[in-house]
Amino acid sequence: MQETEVNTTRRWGTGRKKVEMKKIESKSSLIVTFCKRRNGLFKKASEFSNLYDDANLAIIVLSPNQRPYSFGHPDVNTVVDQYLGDQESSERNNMDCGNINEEGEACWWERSVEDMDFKELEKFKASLETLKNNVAMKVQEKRRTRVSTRDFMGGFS
Amino acid sequence: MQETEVNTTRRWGTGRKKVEMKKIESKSSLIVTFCKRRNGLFKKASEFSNLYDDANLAIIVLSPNQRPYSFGHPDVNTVVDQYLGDQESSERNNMDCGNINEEGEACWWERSVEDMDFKELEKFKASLETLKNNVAMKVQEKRRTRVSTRDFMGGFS
DNA sequence: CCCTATCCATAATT
DNA sequence: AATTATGGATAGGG
Repeated sequence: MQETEVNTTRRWGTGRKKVEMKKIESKSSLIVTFCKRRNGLFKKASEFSNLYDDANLAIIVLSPNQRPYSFGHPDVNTVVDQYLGDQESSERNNMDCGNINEEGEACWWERSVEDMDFKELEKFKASLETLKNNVAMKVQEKRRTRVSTRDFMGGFS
Repeated sequence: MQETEVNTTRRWGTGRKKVEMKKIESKSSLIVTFCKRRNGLFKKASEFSNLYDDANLAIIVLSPNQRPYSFGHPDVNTVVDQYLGDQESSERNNMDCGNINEEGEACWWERSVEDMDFKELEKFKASLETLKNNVAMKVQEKRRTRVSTRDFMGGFS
């Protein structure tokens, strides 16, 4: 994207001025762009959910004034519910999450993100994403096995 | 990931096709498309939340195989809780591992996922998500300041 | 099979 | 016109 907000995060001074020349500019124009981008995002989401029938998706945006805007297919609550999963009654969870700390990239935790260059950051991000998805999948699995089975193939344990 | 070698037979892509609204082409290409569009959507969302710090945002999507993917600012659970009515948010969100290399909240890295129960896994998932988003933002920062040097104005400054 | 990334070309958007 | 987002093909990892 273009830099709609050119100098938002740059600190050129020594610290005297500290910041704040950020989002103040023009409250009204900020709101306008906010609406535009929000609509753009929802539009994308709309196209996305049209990709395939089961493309459940939900977007929730809270405006700076805490006014909620949302888009969901089939609806927000359904998706949120699927995402959060059934959190009640967790009988002995002896979940085996596999090797979440796989060998390949284990040394990340000992480093500072500030010291990583672009490539490394990208890898780190990917790793985190994978990690999160692994956990998320476990949660989902757990939930699925507790609710009725939508008859997937591969009912391994 | 790089092209190992270019065979004599160059297969040129056909380029982006004309907006077809059809839903399922073939399972495999659907999956690829899903991945691409999801990245596009999340990227937009990232830019969005980058622009409006105080506009909380959450996106949840389920892949064709019901695998959950999400993006959240500051994190999904916070936004969902705000949306649903702020109920047990404090219970789910009492931990913030946002600062990757900080000492305070390193607790999770020292634990085994196998020892976590269902609720803890949920928390862990949220934390990872926050972490990932933070890193994602860093990546974007780097990306912006890295592609430079072409005579187009406005990049940063 | 499932998923991600990359190259090329082009549609879509700015 | 310039930039971005995306489709098709394809390589590679799991």
